[in-house]
Amino acid sequence: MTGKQFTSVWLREPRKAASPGLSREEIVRASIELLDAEGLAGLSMRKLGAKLGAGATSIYWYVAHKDELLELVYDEVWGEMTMPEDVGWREAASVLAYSMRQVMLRHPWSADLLGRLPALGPNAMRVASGMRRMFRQAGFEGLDVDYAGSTLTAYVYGRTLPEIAWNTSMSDREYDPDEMRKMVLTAARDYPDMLEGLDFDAYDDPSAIQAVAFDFGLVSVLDGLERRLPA
Amino acid sequence: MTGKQFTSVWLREPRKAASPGLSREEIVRASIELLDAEGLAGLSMRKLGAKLGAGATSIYWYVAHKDELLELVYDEVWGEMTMPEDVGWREAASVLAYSMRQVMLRHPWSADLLGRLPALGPNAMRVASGMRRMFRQAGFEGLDVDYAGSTLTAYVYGRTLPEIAWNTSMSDREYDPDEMRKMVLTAARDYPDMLEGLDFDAYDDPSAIQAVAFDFGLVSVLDGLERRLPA
DNA sequence: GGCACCTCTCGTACAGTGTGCGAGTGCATT
DNA sequence: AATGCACTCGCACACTGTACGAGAGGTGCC
Repeated sequence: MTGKQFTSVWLREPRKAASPGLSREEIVRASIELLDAEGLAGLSMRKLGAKLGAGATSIYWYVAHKDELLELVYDEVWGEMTMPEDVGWREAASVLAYSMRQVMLRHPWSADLLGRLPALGPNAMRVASGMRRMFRQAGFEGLDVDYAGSTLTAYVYGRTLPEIAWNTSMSDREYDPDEMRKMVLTAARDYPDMLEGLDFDAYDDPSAIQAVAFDFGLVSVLDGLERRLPA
Repeated sequence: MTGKQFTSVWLREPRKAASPGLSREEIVRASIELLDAEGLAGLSMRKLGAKLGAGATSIYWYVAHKDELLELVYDEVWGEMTMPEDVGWREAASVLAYSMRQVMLRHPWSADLLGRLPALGPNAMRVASGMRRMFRQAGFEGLDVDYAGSTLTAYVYGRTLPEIAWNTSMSDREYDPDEMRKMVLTAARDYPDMLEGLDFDAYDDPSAIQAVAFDFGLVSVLDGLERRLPA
């Protein structure tokens, strides 16, 4: 996971291809199934090999190390994102942001990859490239095109990541709003500012609140970007 | 790392205290030294024990598992952040955002913790509480106070996290702007939109560009939040 | 003094991890 | 028939977090 030096699967030629047994596609597909079912910690080379009816180390013929495999599945995640064309930039940016969030929530393990691995795969490039086109069409110029793009994705990462962490930490225990309220009160007991104006009803439907919070921030970010447009 | 059920060091009473040998403080201090020197992957209970002149498993008297230890060091990170008082909210928010970024860059391993672990420690509470006060003083009301806060931190996380990932992946090889330009050209060869208006000089001083990008987004986010204020 | 108890340390062991190495298999080409 | 390539995989290594239980040292009570 922690990179030793800068390389990427996407910067070197893949194996010759035309193999009878395993294949990258098959390996990636099985990995994603395992990841969706058991999370990032549940993906081990041995388990993956077993799922494929192969030895663990056979995978290393197709992939240099686990990190490369993760880069491959990572790009599949990008492949699920919607980058709309032929609509106004605000609309396009909104749709993209919502779709990023949906994809991340659908594949919680992707939160551990997003922003950590180099995003140089074809799907990531498609999205990044569409986003650049979108912001250029909006009127941004020069480096601002990239600044705007990274501002948008930064917000979506940063907002969705804790949401996912929270979901996963909750998923194995049934959620009890009352217990939660009690917990918050305990944690905040010495911090009056944390309680002032706190809406306790919010804990009844946390995912609804999360959605509203996401939208609030997204609108703010888009408004802020709009102000940066050259007159 | 992946939580089984929702608990936190901060929600249970610590050990009685008054111990002759080790102590939580000492353990946390040594952990941070190890983390700063070798990163998250470099922190193992055995290494930590060795550094403390103790057995690896002795640590488990003070801490239930490694995750609890991480929660403790995590809160120390929050302790390094500056939450200014008695200044206008925009100024306060800027200072806080910059200080979050600085702290993260100073402790790159914190990027793997931020947003993943529950932030219920005293230092995290101090910052969160100050931030709520700040946004309430700015004029936000009700849930908007929290929405504004999480928008700001989301941006800072999301922006700084990839920056850190990039730094760490670069740190072990000397950075060569020319090689980098070549790499980008290779990765983007089939995506004309990625090259259009690309500023190749940017690769000469990447950290300067990162700082400018951070500021661009921060100003945008603050502008956007300002527009959400009730008239 | 003797005994019980509590606090704290730590060696050992277990079940797992990623992956380097080298032997082995089967097919295609010469 | 022989050579070589594409591919598989068992084994081994060094490492991880941590459960368990034995033991050490101190304190308080009878």
